[in-house]
Amino acid sequence: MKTSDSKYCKCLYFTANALARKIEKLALESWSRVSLSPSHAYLLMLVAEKPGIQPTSLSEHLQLQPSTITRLIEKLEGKKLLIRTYEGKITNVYPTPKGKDLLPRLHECLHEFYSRYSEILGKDESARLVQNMGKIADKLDV
Amino acid sequence: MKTSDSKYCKCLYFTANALARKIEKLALESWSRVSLSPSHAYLLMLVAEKPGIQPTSLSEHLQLQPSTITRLIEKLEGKKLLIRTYEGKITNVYPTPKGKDLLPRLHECLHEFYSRYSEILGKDESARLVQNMGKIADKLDV
DNA sequence: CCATTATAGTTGCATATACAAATACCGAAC
DNA sequence: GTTCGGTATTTGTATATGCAACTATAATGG
Repeated sequence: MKTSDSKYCKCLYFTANALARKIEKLALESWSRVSLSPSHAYLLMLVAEKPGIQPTSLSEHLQLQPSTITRLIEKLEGKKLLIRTYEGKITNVYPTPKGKDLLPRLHECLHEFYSRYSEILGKDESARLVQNMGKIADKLDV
Repeated sequence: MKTSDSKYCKCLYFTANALARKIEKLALESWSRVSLSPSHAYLLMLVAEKPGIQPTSLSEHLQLQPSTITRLIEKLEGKKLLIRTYEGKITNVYPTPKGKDLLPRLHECLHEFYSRYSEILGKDESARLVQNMGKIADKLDV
């Protein structure tokens, strides 16, 4: 059954979640080559780009709760892709050499993901959609 | 930080998830009065509307995996809001009297939810968004 | 009529995420 | 300088969800 055929398709909750899950699936496939979930991959890319970035900052960029960031970091630390250093109350997150080495492949995955959804949706339509959803998400901020 | 300020805000994965989480939050609040998550509430409303509906059908309407439907049903059964009957390999789901009694309040919650997001986003904009997201979700079906 | 295949549903297990509470540190005010 | 409110992070716990494997039933082809 198509999303738009559903009895409750006119409901924002329903539609937004169905869409997010489908996109998640696409993303999971794109990053499966590096054995990382999209969230982990994005976090790692952010850390590689801003070595020493703090969890709070990551939390803001990724719009995930601090506790979720901790869990993501723990897993990546377990895979030796990044490390934490602790100075007083603040924590800095750095990529390990192994993490840095993975970067090109992460960007390939990102590119593949972009390509896949652009192909399905069209470049313009997907760009519009992203922009539109971002705008809406901002409005929903309290 | 706003969703649209994020480094990866141009990424569909990221945007779709952030949006879905924010909407989820709004929905959770709207249905908190009946102590049900939005998913449970939608499932119950569907069952009340089509008594005897089968899990497979629910799975299609809600765009959730059959196993997830089983879990949702189990919980609602535990709350005595619906019951299952088994005939051979097929299962039928019916609302209990208690489940039926709850319907008006569920619809109130639904209405409240609509009102809240319409107020924030504007009636037209939210309607457009829902339609647009639904269309996109359909395209992403394999 | 049996063997195979397909369908409906459930169960076991894993994951991502959130919230609330706890911890640890910092800074400011008295 | 000590207490106290605020900030950064982690931990404990709960939830929704998915996938894969499993069971049970139905249907179909020989």
